[in-house]
Amino acid sequence: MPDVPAIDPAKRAEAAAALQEDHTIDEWARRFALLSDPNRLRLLFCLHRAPGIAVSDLAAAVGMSDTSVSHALRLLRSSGWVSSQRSGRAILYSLADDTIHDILHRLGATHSDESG
Amino acid sequence: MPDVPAIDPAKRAEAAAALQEDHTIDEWARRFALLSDPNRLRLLFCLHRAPGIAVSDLAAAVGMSDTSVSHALRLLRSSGWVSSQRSGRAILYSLADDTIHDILHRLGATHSDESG
DNA sequence: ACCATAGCTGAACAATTGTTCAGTCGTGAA
DNA sequence: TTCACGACTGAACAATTGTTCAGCTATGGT
Repeated sequence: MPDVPAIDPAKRAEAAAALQEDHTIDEWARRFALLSDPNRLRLLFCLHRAPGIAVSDLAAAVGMSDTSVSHALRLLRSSGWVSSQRSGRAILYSLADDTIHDILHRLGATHSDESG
Repeated sequence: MPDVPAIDPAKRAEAAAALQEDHTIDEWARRFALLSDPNRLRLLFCLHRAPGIAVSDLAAAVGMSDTSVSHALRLLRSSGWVSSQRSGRAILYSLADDTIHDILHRLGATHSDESG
């Protein structure tokens, strides 16, 4: 593929070198994709701050239909981001991924005052 | 909308409180959307490590067509993430957003050894 | 057994998106 | 001016995705 002469061979080499961690990049792209939907991101924030919350309470908090929340949670569950646990008729969800927990924490701290 | 009785009123309130920073959440969702495409993320990594790189070199480095790179760069430019500058017939791109610079730096450090 | 509640599921649908194709603009060299 | 090259643009297309709708499962109460 590098048949075409490079405009700046050094830059091209540097750029290529930046992609050694290719698999990691794909992994992060998948993560970002899951974070890219506003409603889903809202759900994650809720799970971050109110772990062990029921689907219907989640739906009420973010203003989504319970069906939509259910679909979103299925996605998050299949990615291992959340865990579920029955409590009577309700099913309580919590954040189960440390990386995401950390990201949400940083994001939440962005607009607040913190000295670190 | 909160006509339906909450399963756990306290949790529901906590969840709702987590969404005070609503606009910030939308903003981040938009950011994450731009980071969610593997190829675009690769491009950003290249721009991060090899600023002032030409489109064709960028395309060669990530294995994309120059057209596709052009489209991606237009998106990033319209979001203010990259800046461009002519040099002869080539157009050199660089990362122009500090937040993204920081994110890419953290991501790049994830798999490497670092003591901080 | 019966019903109401809480949540799940699959199909259908509209909307968004990344890529390719074909053509265009601008720059540099002959 | 003419040509080649690097990059941009718009339309078309396929693929993905978030939501809604209708119906289902499972639990708890009567």
